[in-house]
Amino acid sequence: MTDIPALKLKNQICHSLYSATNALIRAYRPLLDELDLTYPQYLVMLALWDQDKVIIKDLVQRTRFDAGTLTPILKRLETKGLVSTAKATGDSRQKLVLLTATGKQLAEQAKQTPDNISCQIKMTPQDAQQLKALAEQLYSLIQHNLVSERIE
Amino acid sequence: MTDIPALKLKNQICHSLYSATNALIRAYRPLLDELDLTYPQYLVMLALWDQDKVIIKDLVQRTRFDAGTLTPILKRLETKGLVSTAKATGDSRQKLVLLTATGKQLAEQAKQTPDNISCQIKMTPQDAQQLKALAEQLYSLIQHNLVSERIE
DNA sequence: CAAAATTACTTTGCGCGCAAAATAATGACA
DNA sequence: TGTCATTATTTTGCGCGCAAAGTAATTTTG
Repeated sequence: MTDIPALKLKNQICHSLYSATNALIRAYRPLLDELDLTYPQYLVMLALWDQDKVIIKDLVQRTRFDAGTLTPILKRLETKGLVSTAKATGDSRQKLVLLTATGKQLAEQAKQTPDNISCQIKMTPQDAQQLKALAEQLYSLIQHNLVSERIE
Repeated sequence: MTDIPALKLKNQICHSLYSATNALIRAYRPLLDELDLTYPQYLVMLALWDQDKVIIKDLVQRTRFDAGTLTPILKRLETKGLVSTAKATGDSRQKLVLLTATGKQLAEQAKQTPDNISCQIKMTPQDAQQLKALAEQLYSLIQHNLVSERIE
């Protein structure tokens, strides 16, 4: 129909990236089902296993999630008993997020998840690292853009 | 907290891919707002500009969207007057998706979108192509896996 | 020090993304 | 030919993703 190469779906990086990301989330699902976590919940737990007792703003930065997305995710993690919250001493607008004992224990069960995924998806470590590096580069370029636009 | 390198958020390809994809969608938003399209709607329109008068199954394959996702997207595109539908001659379970005149005209307005995006995001064409190739590879590996699992 | 601006977080609303179930038409096969 | 399985599409339900608006506490400023 349209013979404008720039508009061809097959030429769109965004479509490749979008479908690959969604496929990867689907691939994680059976593994995360065993942990009773969704994919975004898993990413938040990874951030908390790195470091907990942190304010939401910190989690927003590290997970790169929107604050409005994070609030309900944390609420669900709290309902599952993986996380608890407390008011920060000092600035009482801030809210501390803590792992419960159960939440900490879950790290043991989750330990094998990354290996299990990479066993299933037979991408070479080199390709995987390059993909990660290029995705990071894209993320940085876009973030940088947004920041510099905001300054103007 | 956890000192299992495999569980560190910074080591997760999935997190880089996930945040890069979401950032890219955000970068598209102001451009797509001018077309009154969401990002998934834009991908569907790209597929239809390639070829319309196609059954939904065909669109599912080409867009890589879930059928349950596609149905409401098509309904919204129809409400906007970009798309119409008709029963396929022969197999009357099938539904044909067609572009309206308005839908075809929108391609003209959309023509500049890919260039506008790549102007904003200053990734080299080489890096961009490599990112696309690796994302395609990842998608294929996962799809292949799912198919072979289903056969067992 | 009080008004104004900023910051941290939550809420609301809408559009996906997808598993699972429902609906309806077609094909297979005994 | 009638049952049974398969296929094409829609519906339902839940969890994001995020813009925009709301709330409450803190900081800035005149």
